[in-house]
Amino acid sequence: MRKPTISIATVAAEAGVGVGTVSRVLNGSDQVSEATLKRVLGTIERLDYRPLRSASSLSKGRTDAVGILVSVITRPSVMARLVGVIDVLSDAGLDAVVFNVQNRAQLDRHLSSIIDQRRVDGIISISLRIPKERIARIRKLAIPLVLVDNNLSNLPCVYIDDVAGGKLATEHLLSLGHRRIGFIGDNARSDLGMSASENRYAGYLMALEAAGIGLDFDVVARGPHSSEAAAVLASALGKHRPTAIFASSDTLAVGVIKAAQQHRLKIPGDLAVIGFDNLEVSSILDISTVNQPLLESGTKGASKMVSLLNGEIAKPHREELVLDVVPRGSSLGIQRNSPTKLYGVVEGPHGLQILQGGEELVSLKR
Amino acid sequence: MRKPTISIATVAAEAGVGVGTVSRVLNGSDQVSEATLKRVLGTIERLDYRPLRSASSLSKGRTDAVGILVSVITRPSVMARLVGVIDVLSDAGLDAVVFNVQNRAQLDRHLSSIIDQRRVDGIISISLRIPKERIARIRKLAIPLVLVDNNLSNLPCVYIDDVAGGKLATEHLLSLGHRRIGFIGDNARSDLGMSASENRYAGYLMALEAAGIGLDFDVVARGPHSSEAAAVLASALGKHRPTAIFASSDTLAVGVIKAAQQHRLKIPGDLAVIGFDNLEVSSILDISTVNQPLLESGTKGASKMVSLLNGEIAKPHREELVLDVVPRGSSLGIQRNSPTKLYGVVEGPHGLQILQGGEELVSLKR
DNA sequence: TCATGCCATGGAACCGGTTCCGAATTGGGC
DNA sequence: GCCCAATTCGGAACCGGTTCCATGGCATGA
Repeated sequence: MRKPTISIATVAAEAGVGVGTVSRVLNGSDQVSEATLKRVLGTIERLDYRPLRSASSLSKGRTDAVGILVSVITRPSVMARLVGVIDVLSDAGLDAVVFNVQNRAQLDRHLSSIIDQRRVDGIISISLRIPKERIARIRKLAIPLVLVDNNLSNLPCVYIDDVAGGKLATEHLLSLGHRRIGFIGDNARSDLGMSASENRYAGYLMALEAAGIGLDFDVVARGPHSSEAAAVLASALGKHRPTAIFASSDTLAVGVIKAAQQHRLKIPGDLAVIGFDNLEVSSILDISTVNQPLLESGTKGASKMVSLLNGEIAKPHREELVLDVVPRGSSLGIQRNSPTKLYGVVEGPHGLQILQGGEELVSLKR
Repeated sequence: MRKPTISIATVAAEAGVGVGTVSRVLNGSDQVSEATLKRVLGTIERLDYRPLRSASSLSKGRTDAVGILVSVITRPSVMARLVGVIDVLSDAGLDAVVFNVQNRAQLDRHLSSIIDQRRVDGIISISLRIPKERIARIRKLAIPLVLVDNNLSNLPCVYIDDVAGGKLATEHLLSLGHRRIGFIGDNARSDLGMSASENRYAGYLMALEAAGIGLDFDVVARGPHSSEAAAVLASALGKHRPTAIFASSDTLAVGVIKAAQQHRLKIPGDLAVIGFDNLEVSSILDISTVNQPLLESGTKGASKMVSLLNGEIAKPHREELVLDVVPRGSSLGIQRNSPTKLYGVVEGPHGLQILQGGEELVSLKR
């Protein structure tokens, strides 16, 4: 056994009340008279007593914690969703227990430990496909499960239509007159079920077909999810050079542009590029992209979880977020959103001042 | 009270043994005979019994979870450290409970809830300064605390010497013959104690002084931690243009380069740039930088925590990680590390194949 | 005056593992 | 055959909140 701490019994004895009364005070029950409330609170304060989480968990049968399954956290898109999830959970007083999943075996291990030991009250999966048999077990145990950036019938989820997104991106290039459009995406083989890139590819194919353009495998390439790999792939396309490329993620688009610059190609004159996700980097490098609400997918997913845990039924169990094309210099060639436009520069009393939305952003002394 | 589940008592009764024996089996005690071991394991299997985490926590007095305090997770540098921490904890069978801190009040709230309710066995703080009075309380309660990217005497921590780093970066520019060197960094006011940028500035000053160059406030500017803000700051430096700029983070360096391009300045001919952190983006954009082991700071910090929780004393309680300059095109002007150099391109039987370290990376069908 | 009902309260039982003490069994040495 | 030590095992007590039932006090209404 372990060393006892100051417990609710200590407080009860000290305050001359029963343990039930102390518990009621702690849980804000209105079944306590003003006088005893004051007395108990005083004693709690004096003894510097705090209820122990694990004891409460045991008797209440819940942990007030939510497990978050996530893979390759380092991807900016995944990151943004994760931040959204954590912030909402935190506001709801729930602990965010993060599990970083790198492969299928790890996913299984984490899932079984989470589920069986009831470490958490609910599970949020970000961009990961949960194996069917696991879902069955989770359902049997009545553990709430919410999918973010994934779409499975019968489960609450927040997702986008990647196929439609791929179509949007390709149509944008088509509308600019391009006929020979390349595609660069992620390797298809992923045992974690991250299928966004392949779905966007499907949309690309649909858009081409709708425009009456035959598929040319020479301008299609897949590789690891990194700018470097994308640069190599783009360079390899050189011989059969397309006039435009749709990269299934902004990260890949960056590589494509880098490769184009090395080959002294003008963008978008010689090669137009559009990415996907609207990451910060695409705004910095002025890359056209398809915007998807990343942070929002996290916050909405976590909100659903909170509703489920509170016993309220999250009304729209399944929610599709909207996509829209963000045309920028890499396809249009016009410099829009020049950073300086967002700011005002003022000659102030103490030196140069830079304002953003009326608020002083920076002041250059002297 | 809540609905009972299959408990250790159920298993004991079913297997015809005492609860103590079942507990011993679960915890791998060697005080159990082969025969009973088999029988109990069989019963556990048959009943599909799993021990409940919260019950175990209560009686053992530990949670097997570690709290991670982190701010502005979205910064790539913070992210990398976080991933390192999570992975090591996960391997050690510890839950990673992440708290995203956005301001001082939130830090206090999280700290008091974590500490007082004993939700976790230990606390890892990433790049955050923990208020003195909190540290005192944490110490009194004997809760292990490890600092990552922070340096406080008497506490286990993993850190770098930001002052030395700032000096390194500045000396690199000096060694290339630059005499008028600008600095662009983060706003000083941060109630969360993130002081890396200011320390790097101190190193910058020291290097200049050592080179006998007087300080010129006209080439020093601070702003929010974003590329956009850095671009504005760099543009504002136009009138008194330096020949080189040290940006206290690669994120800011990106903005500086962006601004230089808009002003039609050649890099590094008209303006040399060096950043800090060696983020992925700096490699992509060929930006010189100061490398610091980000992921490693997380893994080392988490390892210290694991040692502390296991009762082993983490030998080097305090560990300084090494920094080194990574010279790239933005200061040298030579294209090094061209992405294609990392790969080999081969005409294979099924089409073009791209190799990395002998392993097939990509294959272009047809 | 007495029955009725409401409210505040005390505290036993309980949630499900862990630990430790004592008992039972085994085995070896003489 | 007997004694002592080692091994294995059962189960009570315990960790610290929560919950529910029983109780006592007080006010209200007949």
